[in-house]
Amino acid sequence: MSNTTSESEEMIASGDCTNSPSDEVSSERNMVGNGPLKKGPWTSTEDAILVDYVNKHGEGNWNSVQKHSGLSRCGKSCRLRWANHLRPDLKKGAFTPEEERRIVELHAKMGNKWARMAVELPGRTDNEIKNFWNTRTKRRQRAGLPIYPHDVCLQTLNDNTQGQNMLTFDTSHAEISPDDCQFPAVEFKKLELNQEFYVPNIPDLAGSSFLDLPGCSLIPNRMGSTTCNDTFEFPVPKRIRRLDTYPVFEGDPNEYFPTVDQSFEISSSYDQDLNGGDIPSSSSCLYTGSHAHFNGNTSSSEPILWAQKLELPSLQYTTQRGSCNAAPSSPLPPLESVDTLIQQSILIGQSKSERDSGLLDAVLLQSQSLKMSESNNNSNVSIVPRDIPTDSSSQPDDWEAYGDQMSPLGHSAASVFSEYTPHLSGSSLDEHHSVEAISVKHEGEEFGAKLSDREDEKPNDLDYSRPDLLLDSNLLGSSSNADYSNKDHCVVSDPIHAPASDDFGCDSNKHISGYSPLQGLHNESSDKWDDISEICRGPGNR
DNA sequence: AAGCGTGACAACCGCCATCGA
DNA sequence: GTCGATGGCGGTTGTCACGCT
Repeated sequence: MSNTTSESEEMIASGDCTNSPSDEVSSERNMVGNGPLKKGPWTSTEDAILVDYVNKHGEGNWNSVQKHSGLSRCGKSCRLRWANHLRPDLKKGAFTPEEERRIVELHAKMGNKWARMAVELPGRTDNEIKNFWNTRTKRRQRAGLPIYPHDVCLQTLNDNTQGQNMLTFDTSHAEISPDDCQFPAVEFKKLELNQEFYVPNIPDLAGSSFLDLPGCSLIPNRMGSTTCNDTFEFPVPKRIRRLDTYPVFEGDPNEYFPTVDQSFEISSSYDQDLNGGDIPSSSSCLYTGSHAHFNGNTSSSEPILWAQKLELPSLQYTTQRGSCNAAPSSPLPPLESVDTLIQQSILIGQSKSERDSGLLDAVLLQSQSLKMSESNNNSNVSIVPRDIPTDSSSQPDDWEAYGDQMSPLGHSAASVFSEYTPHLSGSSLDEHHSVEAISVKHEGEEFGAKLSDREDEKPNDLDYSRPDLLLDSNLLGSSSNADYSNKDHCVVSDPIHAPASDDFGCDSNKHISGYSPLQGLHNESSDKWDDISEICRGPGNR
């Protein structure tokens, strides 16, 4: 669309492109000349003037266009018009399927870095790509499809294994070989969790938060028949280390955290759907004990497509103790609620740049966000993860470096979610008590005392009951200092599962089926949890 | 035919980084 | 070191066309 026009143009009174509407006057008569700067659609006359100017003077010095050509447009407007419409090397027309796929791939890697993506797509502008992506995202959201097709996730993750900021997990620690893993398997190196499964986030992470992000699973996901054997090294965003404080769980963890047995019963209909079968009944497709079960929100105003469920982390769902098997009639909150919760979780405490991240980044950032939200809900208590400096400013470079374009994952952790989620009021967490099951403000002493003892020993100890923290720090190979790579290792077999077929007709033969991640973990891989416990012990206790 | 929803696109807005005086 | 100019970038909004009810 050339979008040139000859009428109803708006002018702005000064040379600033960002004048308020009150400064604007409508006057086609001032289309060119030295009058007030014009806004609105460009006319063919203006285009001709601009093209002529650029041909004579070249690009740049856009603010001089008005002076030299008499065009009543601000420099920024001229630059934009030239870059997006008048450049001779622009490719016109709709995106080809190849281009579309490339955009998806690039977005998975870069996040909302439209300009960088445009570089990869000659003849296309960042604006085009951005519009395409936004439209596509909206469309897929409406259709309940995942943003990232399964194979794109796979490719992205595989590509990222060649990238930088990679956290390598210990490949020598191979009780579970990739071949052994019909499910993506994470080996938590040297975890020692003395309490049995006081790992409240695992259900969340495995059940939805990570698994629901196509290609993003940090948790051993042994849900059955997926045949993904791909192994990748999980990239560790340095920014993940910019963590502040975290709540201490106080009291008897049994009061808060369901055991695995309780938490992960899942019916076989789960895989039916994931393998392309019927959408399961609401009761059958839930992790028993997941927050989705516990939220007590029995109103689901919209049909929950399974694909949507897969993309919507459940970590924010309210949990109510003792209702592990409850509420088949109300499996999920309305999508809006879920979106809201997700968004808030992501946005809490995040800077703008932090809200831009890539696919995998989303996973790690989500973990961070979860902690932050917990922290917000538990302002009276805190625990500082081991090895994570309390002074976030102590590592600005690393953090910012990761946020920089050099990250293989780029930005937009939140974009993965936010693309599905409207902006929200800040009420969601409070309303839904999203992670309270984890971060309940109980006054019990026992568990907290145990942790406190350790904290006395090591002020920066991780919260051992927090696997997400572990993932953020020790588990992901961080040390107390800047080198976050190549310390500890852990094999992460392909965490990917595709919730649904994608735009490109990908074969979804890797879809999840089977049973709960933790169920499998618990029943079949208890040794892996022994490893987890070792991580929990922390460096000083190994 | 009117109203509405949606997609596609263009343009604007605000923020930020860079550069030179 | 400060400040203004400039340009880049990402998010958002506005507009139009089209299809459906």
